[in-house]
Amino acid sequence: MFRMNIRETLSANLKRYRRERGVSQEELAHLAEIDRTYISSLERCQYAASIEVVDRLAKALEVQAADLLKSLD
Amino acid sequence: MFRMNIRETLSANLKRYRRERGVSQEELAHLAEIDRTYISSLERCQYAASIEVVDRLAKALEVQAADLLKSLD
DNA sequence: TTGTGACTTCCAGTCCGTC
DNA sequence: CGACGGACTGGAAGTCACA
Repeated sequence: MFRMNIRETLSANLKRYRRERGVSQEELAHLAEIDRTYISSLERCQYAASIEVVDRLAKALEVQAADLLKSLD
Repeated sequence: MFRMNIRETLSANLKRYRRERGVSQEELAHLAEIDRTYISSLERCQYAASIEVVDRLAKALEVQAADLLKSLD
């Protein structure tokens, strides 16, 4: 009945991997060289990130870019 | 030695799935409701697409968004 | 059938904050 | 530590004509 959209999927994966790694938004921001407030925005589904941002986040979290878009059915 | 960047990965997956399905850029454009020339641009790695564009292309090709970002090592 | 250049619009993404 | 605001810039998003 309810299906997550792609922003929500990214948000959920991002939060999950970030917490698994035990890093704060700010630390992740530094690792991925992305603005701190922007990561906060992504976790709140405010923007549709580009694949380059997804890729940098993936590298910082040591996963594949594809992993951040995997749907959680 | 040589590693594909994320734009090239998307481009390769896009071409591969599109040809597997036997659809032209124009047909895919119609299915995904994206301009044909924009799809052409993505296959030539001109832009870093947003995850929403990736998601629409994935649905049109009947795959997961994550599949379009899977690296081909 | 696809590539390309030129163009415009609008949002992704940055940087400064406060709470 | 994270949510949230405003102001700003560059690049993605989208369209067209033509090769």
